[in-house]
Amino acid sequence: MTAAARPPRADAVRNRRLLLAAAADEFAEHGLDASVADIARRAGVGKGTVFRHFATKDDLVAAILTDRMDELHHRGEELLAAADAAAALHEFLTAAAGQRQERDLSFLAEAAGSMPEVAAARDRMTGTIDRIVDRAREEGVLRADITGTDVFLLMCAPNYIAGYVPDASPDLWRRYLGVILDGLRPEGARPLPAEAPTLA
Amino acid sequence: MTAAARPPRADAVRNRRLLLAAAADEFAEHGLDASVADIARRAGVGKGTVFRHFATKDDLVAAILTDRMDELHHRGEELLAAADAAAALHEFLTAAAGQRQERDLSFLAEAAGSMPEVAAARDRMTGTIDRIVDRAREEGVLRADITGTDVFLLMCAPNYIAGYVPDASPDLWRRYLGVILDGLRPEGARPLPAEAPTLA
DNA sequence: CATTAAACGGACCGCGCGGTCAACTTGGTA
DNA sequence: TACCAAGTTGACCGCGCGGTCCGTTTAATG
Repeated sequence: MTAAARPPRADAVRNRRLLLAAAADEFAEHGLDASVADIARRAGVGKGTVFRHFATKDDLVAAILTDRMDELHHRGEELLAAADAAAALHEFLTAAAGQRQERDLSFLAEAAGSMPEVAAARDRMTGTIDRIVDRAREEGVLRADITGTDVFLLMCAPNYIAGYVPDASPDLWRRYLGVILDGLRPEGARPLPAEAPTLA
Repeated sequence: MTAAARPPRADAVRNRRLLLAAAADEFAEHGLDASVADIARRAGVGKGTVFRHFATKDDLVAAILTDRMDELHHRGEELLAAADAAAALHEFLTAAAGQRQERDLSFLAEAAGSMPEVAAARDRMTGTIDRIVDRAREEGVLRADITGTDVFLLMCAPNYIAGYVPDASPDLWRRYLGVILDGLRPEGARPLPAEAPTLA
Protein backbone atom coordinates (compact mmCIF):
# COMPACT_ATOMS: atom_id res chain seq x y z
CA MET A 1 0.00 0.00 0.00
CA THR A 2 1.86 3.05 -1.22
CA ALA A 3 0.82 5.93 1.00
CA ALA A 4 0.09 9.11 -0.92
CA ALA A 5 3.61 10.43 -1.30
CA ARG A 6 3.83 14.17 -1.41
CA PRO A 7 4.01 15.42 -5.00
CA PRO A 8 7.47 16.16 -6.41
CA ARG A 9 8.78 19.66 -6.24
CA ALA A 10 8.30 21.95 -9.22
CA ASP A 11 12.02 22.21 -10.01
CA ALA A 12 12.36 18.45 -9.92
CA VAL A 13 9.59 18.05 -12.47
CA ARG A 14 11.17 20.68 -14.69
CA ASN A 15 14.62 19.14 -14.46
CA ARG A 16 13.32 15.70 -15.29
CA ARG A 17 11.79 17.05 -18.48
CA LEU A 18 14.95 18.94 -19.35
CA LEU A 19 17.02 15.85 -18.76
CA LEU A 20 14.94 13.60 -20.97
CA ALA A 21 15.08 16.14 -23.79
CA ALA A 22 18.81 16.76 -23.40
CA ALA A 23 19.53 13.04 -23.24
CA ALA A 24 17.52 12.34 -26.39
CA ASP A 25 19.43 15.06 -28.25
CA GLU A 26 22.78 13.94 -26.94
CA PHE A 27 22.13 10.28 -27.76
CA ALA A 28 20.93 11.20 -31.24
CA GLU A 29 24.15 13.12 -31.87
CA HIS A 30 26.70 10.84 -30.24
CA GLY A 31 25.07 7.45 -30.01
CA LEU A 32 24.93 5.30 -26.94
CA ASP A 33 28.35 6.57 -25.89
CA ALA A 34 27.03 10.03 -25.10
CA SER A 35 28.34 10.70 -21.60
CA VAL A 36 26.19 11.44 -18.60
CA ALA A 37 28.32 14.49 -17.93
CA ASP A 38 27.50 15.95 -21.36
CA ILE A 39 23.82 15.22 -20.92
CA ALA A 40 23.85 17.04 -17.59
CA ARG A 41 25.66 20.03 -19.09
CA ARG A 42 23.19 20.21 -21.97
CA ALA A 43 20.27 20.13 -19.56
CA GLY A 44 21.92 22.85 -17.48
CA VAL A 45 22.10 20.76 -14.30
CA GLY A 46 24.80 19.05 -12.29
CA LYS A 47 25.81 15.48 -12.94
CA GLY A 48 24.51 14.35 -9.57
CA THR A 49 21.02 15.47 -10.55
CA VAL A 50 20.97 12.98 -13.41
CA PHE A 51 21.51 10.12 -11.00
CA ARG A 52 18.88 11.44 -8.61
CA HIS A 53 16.27 11.10 -11.35
CA PHE A 54 17.63 7.97 -13.03
CA ALA A 55 19.55 5.53 -10.88
CA THR A 56 21.72 4.37 -13.77
CA LYS A 57 22.37 5.46 -17.32
CA ASP A 58 20.30 2.48 -18.47
CA ASP A 59 17.29 3.73 -16.53
CA LEU A 60 17.55 7.00 -18.42
CA VAL A 61 17.69 5.12 -21.71
CA ALA A 62 14.67 3.07 -20.68
CA ALA A 63 12.63 6.19 -19.90
CA ILE A 64 13.36 7.62 -23.35
CA LEU A 65 12.46 4.37 -25.09
CA THR A 66 9.25 4.01 -23.16
CA ASP A 67 8.11 7.51 -24.08
CA ARG A 68 8.74 6.95 -27.76
CA MET A 69 7.01 3.60 -27.91
CA ASP A 70 3.96 4.95 -26.13
CA GLU A 71 3.85 7.79 -28.63
CA LEU A 72 3.58 5.28 -31.49
CA HIS A 73 1.12 3.21 -29.50
CA HIS A 74 -1.23 6.17 -29.23
CA ARG A 75 -0.79 7.12 -32.86
CA GLY A 76 -1.76 3.58 -33.82
CA GLU A 77 -4.91 3.72 -31.72
CA GLU A 78 -5.93 6.95 -33.43
CA LEU A 79 -5.46 5.34 -36.83
CA LEU A 80 -7.53 2.32 -35.84
CA ALA A 81 -10.36 4.65 -34.94
CA ALA A 82 -10.14 6.97 -37.92
CA ALA A 83 -8.45 5.46 -40.98
CA ASP A 84 -9.36 2.61 -43.30
CA ALA A 85 -7.32 -0.59 -43.12
CA ALA A 86 -4.81 0.10 -45.89
CA ALA A 87 -4.33 3.73 -44.90
CA ALA A 88 -3.88 2.83 -41.23
CA LEU A 89 -1.07 0.42 -42.04
CA HIS A 90 0.57 2.86 -44.40
CA GLU A 91 0.24 5.78 -42.00
CA PHE A 92 1.47 3.85 -39.03
CA LEU A 93 4.63 2.75 -40.81
CA THR A 94 5.12 6.29 -42.00
CA ALA A 95 4.73 7.63 -38.48
CA ALA A 96 7.22 5.13 -37.10
CA ALA A 97 9.79 5.92 -39.75
CA GLY A 98 9.16 9.64 -39.40
CA GLN A 99 9.81 9.51 -35.68
CA ARG A 100 13.05 7.72 -36.28
CA GLN A 101 14.08 10.03 -39.10
CA GLU A 102 13.72 13.03 -36.83
CA ARG A 103 15.89 11.43 -34.18
CA ASP A 104 17.38 7.97 -34.58
CA LEU A 105 17.47 6.36 -31.15
CA SER A 106 16.93 2.78 -32.22
CA PHE A 107 20.29 1.72 -30.83
CA LEU A 108 19.04 2.48 -27.35
CA ALA A 109 16.99 -0.72 -27.51
CA GLU A 110 20.18 -2.71 -27.47
CA ALA A 111 21.10 -1.20 -24.10
CA ALA A 112 17.74 -1.30 -22.36
CA GLY A 113 15.48 -3.44 -24.53
CA SER A 114 15.18 -6.14 -21.93
CA MET A 115 14.19 -3.93 -19.02
CA PRO A 116 10.66 -4.68 -17.81
CA GLU A 117 9.23 -1.20 -18.27
CA VAL A 118 10.55 -1.12 -21.84
CA ALA A 119 9.21 -4.57 -22.57
CA ALA A 120 5.82 -3.46 -21.26
CA ALA A 121 5.76 -0.42 -23.52
CA ARG A 122 6.80 -2.56 -26.45
CA ASP A 123 3.97 -4.98 -25.70
CA ARG A 124 1.47 -2.13 -25.67
CA MET A 125 2.75 -1.00 -29.04
CA THR A 126 2.88 -4.45 -30.63
CA GLY A 127 -0.67 -5.08 -29.45
CA THR A 128 -1.79 -2.08 -31.47
CA ILE A 129 0.26 -3.17 -34.46
CA ASP A 130 -1.37 -6.59 -34.33
CA ARG A 131 -4.80 -5.01 -34.56
CA ILE A 132 -3.78 -2.81 -37.49
CA VAL A 133 -2.23 -5.75 -39.30
CA ASP A 134 -5.05 -8.19 -38.66
CA ARG A 135 -7.58 -5.75 -40.02
CA ALA A 136 -5.48 -5.11 -43.12
CA ARG A 137 -5.08 -8.81 -43.77
CA GLU A 138 -8.77 -9.49 -43.34
CA GLU A 139 -9.65 -6.75 -45.78
CA GLY A 140 -7.28 -8.19 -48.37
CA VAL A 141 -4.87 -5.25 -48.57
CA LEU A 142 -2.00 -7.21 -46.98
CA ARG A 143 -0.58 -10.55 -48.06
CA ALA A 144 -1.93 -13.43 -46.01
CA ASP A 145 1.40 -14.73 -44.69
CA ILE A 146 2.48 -11.56 -42.89
CA THR A 147 1.95 -11.15 -39.15
CA GLY A 148 1.94 -8.21 -36.78
CA THR A 149 5.38 -9.25 -35.59
CA ASP A 150 6.64 -9.14 -39.15
CA VAL A 151 5.40 -5.59 -39.51
CA PHE A 152 6.89 -4.59 -36.17
CA LEU A 153 10.25 -5.88 -37.35
CA LEU A 154 9.98 -4.35 -40.81
CA MET A 155 8.96 -1.01 -39.35
CA CYS A 156 12.47 0.19 -38.60
CA ALA A 157 14.13 -1.03 -41.77
CA PRO A 158 13.56 1.98 -44.06
CA ASN A 159 15.52 4.34 -41.82
CA TYR A 160 18.19 1.78 -41.27
CA ILE A 161 18.65 1.41 -45.00
CA ALA A 162 18.65 5.15 -45.66
CA GLY A 163 21.00 5.69 -42.75
CA TYR A 164 23.91 4.32 -44.74
CA VAL A 165 23.80 7.27 -47.11
CA PRO A 166 25.71 10.28 -45.81
CA ASP A 167 23.93 13.57 -46.51
CA ALA A 168 20.90 11.69 -47.76
CA SER A 169 17.67 13.45 -48.55
CA PRO A 170 15.57 13.47 -45.38
CA ASP A 171 12.89 11.67 -47.39
CA LEU A 172 15.04 8.81 -48.62
CA TRP A 173 13.46 6.38 -46.17
CA ARG A 174 10.18 6.79 -48.05
CA ARG A 175 11.80 5.14 -51.04
CA TYR A 176 12.57 1.97 -49.13
CA LEU A 177 9.30 2.01 -47.29
CA GLY A 178 7.80 2.03 -50.81
CA VAL A 179 9.75 -1.08 -51.78
CA ILE A 180 8.72 -2.86 -48.60
CA LEU A 181 5.07 -1.86 -48.97
CA ASP A 182 5.11 -3.24 -52.52
CA GLY A 183 6.54 -6.44 -51.09
CA LEU A 184 3.75 -6.61 -48.54
CA ARG A 185 0.89 -6.49 -51.06
CA PRO A 186 -1.09 -9.64 -51.74
CA GLU A 187 -0.78 -9.44 -55.54
CA GLY A 188 2.11 -11.49 -56.87
CA ALA A 189 3.38 -12.53 -53.46
CA ARG A 190 5.60 -15.61 -53.56
CA PRO A 191 5.73 -17.99 -50.61
CA LEU A 192 8.18 -16.89 -47.92
CA PRO A 193 11.02 -19.29 -47.15
CA ALA A 194 10.95 -19.12 -43.33
CA GLU A 195 8.23 -19.13 -40.72
CA ALA A 196 6.91 -16.03 -39.02
CA PRO A 197 8.75 -15.32 -35.76
CA THR A 198 7.32 -14.64 -32.33
CA LEU A 199 8.89 -12.34 -29.77
CA ALA A 200 9.78 -14.00 -26.43
CA MET B 1 60.10 3.45 -55.53
CA THR B 2 59.71 1.00 -52.68
CA ALA B 3 62.81 -1.15 -52.63
CA ALA B 4 62.01 -4.85 -52.32
CA ALA B 5 61.58 -5.08 -48.55
CA ARG B 6 62.53 -8.40 -47.11
CA PRO B 7 59.48 -10.64 -46.71
CA PRO B 8 57.83 -10.71 -43.28
CA ARG B 9 58.83 -13.38 -40.83
CA ALA B 10 56.78 -16.57 -40.64
CA ASP B 11 55.55 -15.92 -37.09
CA ALA B 12 54.45 -12.41 -38.06
CA VAL B 13 52.36 -13.77 -40.91
CA ARG B 14 50.81 -16.38 -38.64
CA ASN B 15 50.03 -13.87 -35.89
CA ARG B 16 48.42 -11.46 -38.31
CA ARG B 17 46.03 -14.20 -39.44
CA LEU B 18 45.32 -15.23 -35.85
CA LEU B 19 44.64 -11.63 -34.90
CA LEU B 20 42.19 -10.99 -37.72
CA ALA B 21 40.27 -14.15 -36.85
CA ALA B 22 40.27 -13.45 -33.12
CA ALA B 23 39.19 -9.86 -33.67
CA ALA B 24 36.31 -10.89 -35.94
CA ASP B 25 35.09 -13.36 -33.31
CA GLU B 26 35.50 -10.91 -30.48
CA PHE B 27 33.72 -8.10 -32.35
CA ALA B 28 30.89 -10.44 -33.32
CA GLU B 29 30.39 -11.38 -29.67
CA HIS B 30 30.87 -8.03 -27.96
CA GLY B 31 30.31 -5.42 -30.63
CA LEU B 32 32.58 -2.54 -31.35
CA ASP B 33 33.45 -2.28 -27.66
CA ALA B 34 35.44 -5.51 -27.71
CA SER B 35 38.71 -4.56 -26.10
CA VAL B 36 42.09 -4.87 -27.76
CA ALA B 37 43.33 -6.73 -24.68
CA ASP B 38 40.65 -9.41 -25.12
CA ILE B 39 41.40 -9.72 -28.81
CA ALA B 40 45.08 -10.24 -28.04
CA ARG B 41 44.29 -12.84 -25.41
CA ARG B 42 42.00 -14.71 -27.79
CA ALA B 43 44.69 -14.74 -30.46
CA GLY B 44 47.22 -15.96 -27.92
CA VAL B 45 49.57 -12.98 -28.33
CA GLY B 46 50.55 -9.97 -26.28
CA LYS B 47 48.71 -6.69 -26.56
CA GLY B 48 51.78 -4.98 -28.01
CA THR B 49 51.67 -7.37 -30.95
CA VAL B 50 48.23 -6.12 -31.92
CA PHE B 51 49.54 -2.60 -32.28
CA ARG B 52 52.59 -3.79 -34.17
CA HIS B 53 50.30 -5.17 -36.88
CA PHE B 54 47.58 -2.51 -36.71
CA ALA B 55 48.60 0.97 -35.61
CA THR B 56 45.18 1.68 -34.09
CA LYS B 57 42.06 -0.25 -33.28
CA ASP B 58 40.40 1.40 -36.27
CA ASP B 59 43.06 0.02 -38.59
CA LEU B 60 42.22 -3.45 -37.35
CA VAL B 61 38.54 -2.83 -37.99
CA ALA B 62 39.35 -1.56 -41.47
CA ALA B 63 41.31 -4.70 -42.30
CA ILE B 64 38.39 -6.91 -41.31
CA LEU B 65 35.90 -4.86 -43.31
CA THR B 66 38.12 -4.85 -46.37
CA ASP B 67 38.46 -8.63 -46.31
CA ARG B 68 34.74 -9.17 -46.06
CA MET B 69 33.85 -6.75 -48.82
CA ASP B 70 36.38 -8.28 -51.15
CA GLU B 71 34.89 -11.68 -50.43
CA LEU B 72 31.49 -10.47 -51.64
CA HIS B 73 33.10 -8.69 -54.55
CA HIS B 74 34.61 -11.96 -55.77
CA ARG B 75 31.40 -13.87 -55.21
CA GLY B 76 29.58 -11.34 -57.35
CA GLU B 77 32.07 -11.70 -60.16
CA GLU B 78 31.58 -15.46 -60.12
CA LEU B 79 27.83 -15.01 -60.36
CA LEU B 80 28.15 -12.60 -63.27
CA ALA B 81 30.13 -15.24 -65.12
CA ALA B 82 27.97 -18.24 -64.28
CA ALA B 83 24.38 -17.37 -63.33
CA ASP B 84 21.47 -15.86 -65.25
CA ALA B 85 20.38 -12.34 -64.37
CA ALA B 86 17.62 -13.13 -61.89
CA ALA B 87 19.56 -15.90 -60.19
CA ALA B 88 22.69 -13.75 -59.91
CA LEU B 89 20.79 -11.00 -58.10
CA HIS B 90 19.04 -13.49 -55.86
CA GLU B 91 22.23 -15.41 -55.09
CA PHE B 92 24.27 -12.32 -54.43
CA LEU B 93 21.80 -10.98 -51.90
CA THR B 94 21.65 -14.40 -50.32
CA ALA B 95 25.43 -14.55 -50.08
CA ALA B 96 25.63 -11.11 -48.50
CA ALA B 97 22.97 -11.91 -45.94
CA GLY B 98 24.50 -15.32 -45.29
CA GLN B 99 27.87 -13.78 -44.55
CA ARG B 100 26.29 -11.40 -42.13
CA GLN B 101 24.17 -14.09 -40.52
CA GLU B 102 27.26 -16.11 -39.75
CA ARG B 103 28.96 -13.15 -38.13
CA ASP B 104 27.32 -9.74 -37.90
CA LEU B 105 30.05 -7.14 -38.19
CA SER B 106 28.06 -4.45 -39.95
CA PHE B 107 28.53 -2.02 -37.07
CA LEU B 108 32.22 -1.92 -37.85
CA ALA B 109 31.43 0.25 -40.86
CA GLU B 110 30.39 3.01 -38.52
CA ALA B 111 33.88 3.07 -36.99
CA ALA B 112 36.00 2.72 -40.12
CA GLY B 113 33.63 3.23 -43.04
CA SER B 114 35.33 6.43 -44.12
CA MET B 115 38.88 5.11 -44.18
CA PRO B 116 40.32 5.12 -47.70
CA GLU B 117 41.15 1.41 -47.90
CA VAL B 118 37.62 0.56 -46.78
CA ALA B 119 36.10 3.00 -49.24
CA ALA B 120 38.18 1.43 -52.00
CA ALA B 121 36.97 -2.08 -51.14
CA ARG B 122 33.40 -0.82 -51.01
CA ASP B 123 33.81 0.74 -54.44
CA ARG B 124 35.07 -2.54 -55.85
CA MET B 125 32.03 -4.29 -54.42
CA THR B 126 29.48 -1.69 -55.51
CA GLY B 127 30.95 -1.83 -59.01
CA THR B 128 30.11 -5.50 -59.14
CA ILE B 129 26.65 -4.89 -57.72
CA ASP B 130 26.00 -2.29 -60.38
CA ARG B 131 26.78 -4.81 -63.10
CA ILE B 132 24.51 -7.43 -61.53
CA VAL B 133 21.69 -4.94 -61.12
CA ASP B 134 21.99 -3.39 -64.56
CA ARG B 135 21.82 -6.78 -66.19
CA ALA B 136 18.76 -7.76 -64.15
CA ARG B 137 16.98 -4.54 -65.02
CA GLU B 138 17.75 -4.89 -68.71
CA GLU B 139 16.38 -8.40 -68.74
CA GLY B 140 13.18 -7.26 -67.08
CA VAL B 141 13.48 -9.23 -63.85
CA LEU B 142 13.98 -6.10 -61.74
CA ARG B 143 11.76 -3.03 -61.56
CA ALA B 144 13.02 -0.17 -63.68
CA ASP B 145 13.38 2.41 -60.94
CA ILE B 146 15.86 0.49 -58.79
CA THR B 147 19.60 1.21 -59.00
CA GLY B 148 22.71 -0.64 -57.90
CA THR B 149 23.03 1.71 -54.95
CA ASP B 150 19.50 0.80 -53.90
CA VAL B 151 20.41 -2.86 -53.90
CA PHE B 152 23.62 -2.20 -52.01
CA LEU B 153 21.62 -0.43 -49.33
CA LEU B 154 18.86 -3.03 -49.23
CA MET B 155 21.39 -5.83 -49.01
CA CYS B 156 21.94 -5.62 -45.28
CA ALA B 157 18.33 -5.07 -44.28
CA PRO B 158 17.16 -8.69 -43.91
CA ASN B 159 19.67 -9.47 -41.18
CA TYR B 160 19.03 -6.19 -39.49
CA ILE B 161 15.33 -6.96 -39.34
CA ALA B 162 15.83 -10.53 -38.15
CA GLY B 163 18.39 -9.34 -35.60
CA TYR B 164 15.66 -7.90 -33.43
CA VAL B 165 14.34 -11.35 -32.64
CA PRO B 166 16.18 -13.04 -29.78
CA ASP B 167 16.79 -16.74 -30.39
CA ALA B 168 15.49 -16.39 -33.94
CA SER B 169 15.75 -19.21 -36.41
CA PRO B 170 19.06 -18.79 -38.24
CA ASP B 171 17.03 -18.67 -41.46
CA LEU B 172 14.68 -15.87 -40.45
CA TRP B 173 16.51 -13.36 -42.63
CA ARG B 174 15.36 -15.35 -45.66
CA ARG B 175 11.79 -14.38 -44.83
CA TYR B 176 12.52 -10.68 -45.06
CA LEU B 177 14.75 -11.08 -48.05
CA GLY B 178 11.68 -12.72 -49.62
CA VAL B 179 9.53 -9.68 -48.85
CA ILE B 180 12.15 -7.33 -50.27
CA LEU B 181 12.66 -9.44 -53.39
CA ASP B 182 8.90 -9.37 -53.97
CA GLY B 183 9.07 -5.60 -53.61
CA LEU B 184 11.83 -5.44 -56.20
CA ARG B 185 9.92 -7.24 -58.96
CA PRO B 186 8.64 -5.24 -61.90
CA GLU B 187 5.07 -6.58 -61.73
CA GLY B 188 2.75 -4.32 -59.75
CA ALA B 189 5.46 -1.88 -58.74
CA ARG B 190 4.11 1.50 -57.67
CA PRO B 191 6.17 4.66 -58.21
CA LEU B 192 8.67 5.30 -55.42
CA PRO B 193 8.25 8.54 -53.49
CA ALA B 194 11.91 9.63 -53.35
CA GLU B 195 14.78 9.71 -55.81
CA ALA B 196 17.52 7.10 -55.94
CA PRO B 197 20.52 8.09 -53.83
CA THR B 198 24.18 8.19 -54.79
CA LEU B 199 27.04 7.47 -52.43
CA ALA B 200 29.50 10.37 -52.08
C1' DC C 1 76.77 -21.21 -35.32
C1' DA C 2 77.05 -16.46 -34.79
C1' DT C 3 74.82 -12.40 -35.86
C1' DT C 4 71.14 -9.19 -36.33
C1' DA C 5 67.02 -7.02 -37.32
C1' DA C 6 62.34 -8.17 -36.85
C1' DA C 7 58.91 -9.49 -33.83
C1' DC C 8 57.10 -10.14 -29.27
C1' DG C 9 55.15 -9.31 -24.49
C1' DG C 10 53.28 -7.03 -20.78
C1' DA C 11 54.05 -3.39 -17.33
C1' DC C 12 52.89 1.10 -17.70
C1' DC C 13 50.53 5.76 -18.79
C1' DG C 14 46.84 9.23 -19.09
C1' DC C 15 42.24 9.71 -19.86
C1' DG C 16 37.32 9.77 -19.50
C1' DC C 17 33.81 7.02 -18.09
C1' DG C 18 29.62 5.69 -14.75
C1' DG C 19 28.57 6.28 -10.32
C1' DT C 20 28.95 8.24 -5.09
C1' DC C 21 28.67 11.49 -1.43
C1' DA C 22 28.43 15.13 1.85
C1' DA C 23 27.87 20.00 2.01
C1' DC C 24 24.76 23.29 0.39
C1' DT C 25 20.29 25.49 -1.58
C1' DT C 26 15.43 25.88 -2.18
C1' DG C 27 10.33 25.03 -2.75
C1' DG C 28 6.44 24.05 -0.02
C1' DT C 29 4.00 24.38 4.35
C1' DA C 30 2.01 25.74 8.94
C1' DT D 1 8.76 33.86 8.36
C1' DA D 2 10.81 29.88 10.13
C1' DC D 3 11.53 25.36 9.23
C1' DC D 4 13.01 21.04 6.85
C1' DA D 5 12.77 17.45 3.65
C1' DA D 6 13.47 17.32 -1.13
C1' DG D 7 16.52 18.61 -4.42
C1' DT D 8 21.04 20.13 -6.26
C1' DT D 9 25.92 20.23 -6.94
C1' DG D 10 30.67 19.16 -8.41
C1' DA D 11 34.73 17.20 -6.42
C1' DC D 12 35.95 12.69 -6.04
C1' DC D 13 36.62 7.42 -6.77
C1' DG D 14 37.88 3.12 -9.08
C1' DC D 15 38.03 1.06 -13.28
C1' DG D 16 39.10 -0.35 -17.87
C1' DC D 17 40.13 1.52 -22.04
C1' DG D 18 43.48 2.63 -26.27
C1' DG D 19 48.02 3.26 -26.93
C1' DT D 20 53.38 3.39 -25.67
C1' DC D 21 57.88 1.59 -24.63
C1' DC D 22 61.71 -1.11 -23.99
C1' DG D 23 63.94 -5.37 -22.47
C1' DT D 24 63.71 -10.02 -24.32
C1' DT D 25 63.05 -13.70 -27.72
C1' DT D 26 63.34 -15.63 -32.26
C1' DA D 27 63.37 -16.44 -37.33
C1' DA D 28 66.23 -15.80 -41.06
C1' DT D 29 70.89 -15.43 -43.17
C1' DG D 30 75.94 -16.49 -44.66
